[in-house]
Amino acid sequence: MTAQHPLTPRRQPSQRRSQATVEVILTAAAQVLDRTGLAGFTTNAVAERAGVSIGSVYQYFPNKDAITAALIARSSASLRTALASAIDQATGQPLHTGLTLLVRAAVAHQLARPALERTLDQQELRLGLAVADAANLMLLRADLIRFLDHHQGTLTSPDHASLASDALAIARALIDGAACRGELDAQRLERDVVRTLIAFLAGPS
Amino acid sequence: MTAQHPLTPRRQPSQRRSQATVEVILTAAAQVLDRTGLAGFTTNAVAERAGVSIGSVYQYFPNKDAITAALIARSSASLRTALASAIDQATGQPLHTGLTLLVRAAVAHQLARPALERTLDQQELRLGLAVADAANLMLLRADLIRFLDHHQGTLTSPDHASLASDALAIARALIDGAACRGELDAQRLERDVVRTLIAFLAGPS
DNA sequence: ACCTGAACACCGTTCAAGT
DNA sequence: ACCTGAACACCGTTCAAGT
Repeated sequence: MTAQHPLTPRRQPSQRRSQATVEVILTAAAQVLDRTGLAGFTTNAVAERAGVSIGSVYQYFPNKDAITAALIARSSASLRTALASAIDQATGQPLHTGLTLLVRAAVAHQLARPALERTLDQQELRLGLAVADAANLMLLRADLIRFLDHHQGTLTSPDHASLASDALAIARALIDGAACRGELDAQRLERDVVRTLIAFLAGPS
Repeated sequence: MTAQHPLTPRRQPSQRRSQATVEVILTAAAQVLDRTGLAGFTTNAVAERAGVSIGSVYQYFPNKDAITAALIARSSASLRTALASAIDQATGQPLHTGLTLLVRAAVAHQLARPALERTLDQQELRLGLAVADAANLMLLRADLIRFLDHHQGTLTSPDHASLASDALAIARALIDGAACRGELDAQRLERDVVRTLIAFLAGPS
C-alpha cells in the first residue's frame, strides 16, 4: 500500500539523447539536493535546473522518490568502489593500518559532499533501505567479511558476518553523527571511528 | 533560512480547555503517524482525527514540524524516565547485568510502537537532532556517564563522556537497524545490543 | 522516441469571521 | 480566549498535444 509505484526507472533510455537526459536530470537533482536541502528538493526545481520540462523527468522516473533512490544507488556504488580499492591496499596490512585505510575512504566519501550524503543516508532509511541499494550493501559487506577473515586471530568473535554488519552500523552511526553535528575534521573523525571499531572488533589495546 | 519558524509551541495554553486541545492534538498526531506513516501524516488528518479544525492546530503549533518536535520531545522524555529508573536498579550491579537492564528498557521503549518510534528517530535526524530534544539527551547522557563511573576498572577508556556518547550512538544504530528490518524479537535484540556494547565498553569477554 | 507545459488533486498555512 | 473553515500558494503527478 505504501508503494504503489516502484522506485526503479520507468524506462530504459535506449537512445543516446535520452541517456544524456537521464544524466542531466540526476546531476541536477544532486545539485539541488546538496544546495537547498530536502526543503528545496522539488521535482520542478530539478527539471528547471536540468533544463528539461517536468514531463521529461516523469518519463524516466515514476515519482520523486525514484530520483532519490537513483542518487542513493549512485552514491552507494561510488562508496563501494572506493572501499573495494581500499581493501585491496589494506590486505596484508595489520588490522589497525588496514582499518584506517577503509575508514579513511568512507570518511572522505562522506565529507566530499557532507550535506548531500547525510540527506541521502536519511532518505535511505525512510525509503526502507533495502530498496535499490541492497545489492551494493551485500557486496560491501562481503568485501568487509573477507577483510576480517585475514585477521582471524585478533578478532573478538569468529562470526565475521555479524562483526561486519555491526561494524558497518557503528561506523555509519559515528560518521553520520559527526556530519550531523557539523564536525568536518576528517582526520579527527577518522581517528575516532578507527579507535571505536578497533575496540569493538579486537578489544582494548 | 531553513527555519524561519521556531519549533516551539506558539502559545502556552493558559486555560484548561486549551490544554485539553493540545493534548488531543498530540494524541491524534501520534496515532496518525503510527498508523499511516509519514505519507498519511497530514495536518488536516491530524486535525480531523483530533476533532478540531485545522485553525486550532495552527493556534498552538506554528507548523507541522513543531507537532513532530513535540512528539519527539514526549517520546524522549518517556525514554529518559524509563532509563533513569533502570539506572537506579542497575547501580551496584555488575556491568553486564546493569547494561542488560538499560538495554531492556530502551528496547522495550522502541518496540512498544516500532513504526512510530522509528519515524520519530528519522525525523529527529532531519530536524537537526539538537532542537527541542537537546536537554533530554544531555540528561540521558549524564545518567549514563554516572552509570559508567561505577565501572571504572572494567572499561577500556577513562573518558566516560566519550564512551557514553558512542555507546548511545551504537545502541541507537543497532536498535533502529533491527526495527528497520522488522526484527521485533525483543530478547534477541537485547542480547545482541548488550553483547556489542560490552565488547565496545569493556573489550572481549 | 522523446519532449512540452497546462491542468488536476492535494497539502501546508493564513486570516477574517465567529462564540 | 479560543475556535472555525474557506481561501491561497505551492508541490507531485498526469496526459493530450507536439516534434
